Amino acid sequence: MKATPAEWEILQVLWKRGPQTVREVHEALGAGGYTTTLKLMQIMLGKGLVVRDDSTRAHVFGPAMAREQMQGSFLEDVLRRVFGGSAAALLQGALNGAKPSADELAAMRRLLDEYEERQ
Amino acid sequence: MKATPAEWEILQVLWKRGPQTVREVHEALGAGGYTTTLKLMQIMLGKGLVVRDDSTRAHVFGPAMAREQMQGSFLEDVLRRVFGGSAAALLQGALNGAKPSADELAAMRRLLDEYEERQ
DNA sequence: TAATGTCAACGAAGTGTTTCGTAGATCTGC
DNA sequence: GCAGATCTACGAAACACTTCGTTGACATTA
Repeated sequence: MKATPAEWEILQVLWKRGPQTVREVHEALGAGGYTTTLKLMQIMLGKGLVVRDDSTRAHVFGPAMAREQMQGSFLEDVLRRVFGGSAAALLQGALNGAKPSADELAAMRRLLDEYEERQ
Repeated sequence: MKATPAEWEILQVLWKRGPQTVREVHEALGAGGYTTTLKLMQIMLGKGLVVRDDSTRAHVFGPAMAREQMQGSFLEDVLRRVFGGSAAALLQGALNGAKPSADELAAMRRLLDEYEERQ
């Protein structure tokens, strides 16, 4: 299932901080009204993007899928649609858009090394 | 200005093949009706995503911005929303999603080198 | 000139996304 | 128990996106 932009921001919070109530997520986002966040999370529950524990009054929501899995299928779409399938073009864009630090750059080189070994 | 998914596919065609008529773009896409493509391109003209030469009967459309520039600002959004600002997480997803060849991998290393030099 | 084909323009319908107001249930402190 | 606070649920409104039917202008050909 595909997440919308606002839904991605909620998933960010859940991945980073673990299962949360609507209020906690809402405060982490720091924007919009409470019921807006609630409505989004209800829709996400219907889509299967999150799971819910409703055994307490304040229901607790958690991500339904692993971060890597969702980001991976998101990038499949983006690669084709926006970058014509070129991972190099995407990397170029990421460098322009993210301006990574030297540390991050080193981590990225390591990823390339690891990927090469796996081939 | 931000492009929608269908608009990105049109921009792909224009970047790859240069300025085109609506019919040429429509046939390159190979999907949907002609008027759908036309309408999209009219909207894109309004948004400033494409430029138009209407001196001939079949108007000729070209991209308004460089590919790198548009993809870069797209990734600014995606990095924050979907990847929490981590370019390394994005690269990891891209490697999994695109499975680049050895040649592409070498090109990606070159991009990292060039970026580092510019810093 | 008349028939046929191609084109841009426009509007509208259908769907998806985001936001928020309101209602009703449940809890807490007095 | 009652008042106030907090919660879920629901529906509606506003906007964006995609698709396509129709119209009128223009060109081609017979």
